[in-house]
Amino acid sequence: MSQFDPSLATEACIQCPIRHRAVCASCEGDEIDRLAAMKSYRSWHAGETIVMEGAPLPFVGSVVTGCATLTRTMEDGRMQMVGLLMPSDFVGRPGRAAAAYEVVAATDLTLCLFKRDAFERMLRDTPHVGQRLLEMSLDELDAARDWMLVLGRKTAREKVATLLANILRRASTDTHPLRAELPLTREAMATYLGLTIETVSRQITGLRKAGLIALEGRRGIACPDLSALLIEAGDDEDGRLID
Amino acid sequence: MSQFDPSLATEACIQCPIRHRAVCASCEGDEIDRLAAMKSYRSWHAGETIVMEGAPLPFVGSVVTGCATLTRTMEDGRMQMVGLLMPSDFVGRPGRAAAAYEVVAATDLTLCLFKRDAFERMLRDTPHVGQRLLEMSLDELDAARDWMLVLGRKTAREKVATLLANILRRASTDTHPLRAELPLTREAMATYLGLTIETVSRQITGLRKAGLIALEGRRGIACPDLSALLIEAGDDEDGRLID
DNA sequence: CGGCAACTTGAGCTACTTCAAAGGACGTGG
DNA sequence: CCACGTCCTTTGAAGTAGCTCAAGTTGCCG
Repeated sequence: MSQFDPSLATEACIQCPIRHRAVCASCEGDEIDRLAAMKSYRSWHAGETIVMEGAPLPFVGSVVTGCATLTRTMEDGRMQMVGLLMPSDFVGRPGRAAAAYEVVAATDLTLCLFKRDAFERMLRDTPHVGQRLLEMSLDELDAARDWMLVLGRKTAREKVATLLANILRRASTDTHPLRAELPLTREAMATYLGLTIETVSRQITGLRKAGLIALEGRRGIACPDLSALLIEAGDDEDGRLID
Repeated sequence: MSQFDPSLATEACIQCPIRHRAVCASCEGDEIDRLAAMKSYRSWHAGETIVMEGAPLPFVGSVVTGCATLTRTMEDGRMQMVGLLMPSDFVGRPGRAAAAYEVVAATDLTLCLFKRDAFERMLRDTPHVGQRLLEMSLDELDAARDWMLVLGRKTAREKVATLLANILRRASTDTHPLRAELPLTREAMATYLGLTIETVSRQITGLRKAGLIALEGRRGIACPDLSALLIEAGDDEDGRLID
């Protein structure tokens, strides 16, 4: 995972890799200057917990590089991942002092942080941050609902194929065959898919034996034919695009 | 289900039952007048489809009375409900011309509608509608994520208990024992819970035989002890309240 | 090269589904 | 007001996908 050098982005965020996709995307001039003045960067190593479920969260922010997971845990220890945060995704909730979910760095991770109260003031004063955040929240809501279909109705094989296809789609830059480094362990995948680790492993093996994917070391994955994998996932050929 | 008489609410929304919870909640003076001038009411009977998945949706709006469901369907017919809309909940997405989900009236239903383009102009011009919509969307996102835990990790019995407890909590006005009319058929419950209709039926029977609920006719349900039902649901005593 | 965590594989079990049929609530028309 | 038909719901019996428990195996770091 390529680490991000904060010094590159300090000058009004010019060099920032998520400048045009994150919550700051539609800010210009005064607005971006104000955000730049109040931001700070912080990094975590893979596996580190960023906040525990229910713990106070005095900041909000954006994923700059790396990947984080949101999980909820039941009293008896059963866990469900409820979100997978990739670069440009937003962390935290304005107006709420405590984290609703445990946030863990799945890979090495850098966040661009804002103090919550300062960010909330920004939301009140300027329109663009709030508008962008609304747009992003609605996208997250759609993604969460799409995932409800995966959890509620798909078979184990379809679930695993869905996840791998999503990761391949997001990670790839038009290389053939499609390749990616999985940001998740088998355990994290199981937590995301509502399965056990053994079932995830068996399904990955099954997909490999069917020639739908190839494994490269422990974390590498390649896919010779993404549309074949998507069919295995029970999706329409190439997902649906609504707008 | 008590029908709503639109004439009661036409005067600047004074009589509107969702005036202080819906997307208009934080509007006053000019803003509420402007919304009132552009609103219109429309009703559907239980079972009627409001929009099909992917169909154009030229309006957005709020549930005034009744209950609607959001569902996604796979090509082979498997369905998953992804949202249950109750009074004050918002329907539609600004900035999107097509419905991402099928919307169906679960009970007789009245919506307070705004043309999408006019509503989007309102979002741009005035801060309060957007701020309220952001707040509501974040609540919906939390609810969707909570439901992911239900779908991914709970047993059939826990799922059914969770749903019934939610309905009882929302529908009740501090009567003991707690009573409610189920707004959903067994089939709709199964679609919501990621189960089959038979499993839902068996679990309801099981809860009844355990004395956790009592059935009254086909749709009526009573609960002598909500906290016992919540324990059956695998939840903390009374759900979690974060703020 | 040794040690450890992550992953895979196997065998048996169980919760939920599937398929099938019977039982009730509710509305309609006689 | 009762008979009838329909749809929703319940119940039963058998099948199976995914879980649990228990060993192995592999990649990777020091």
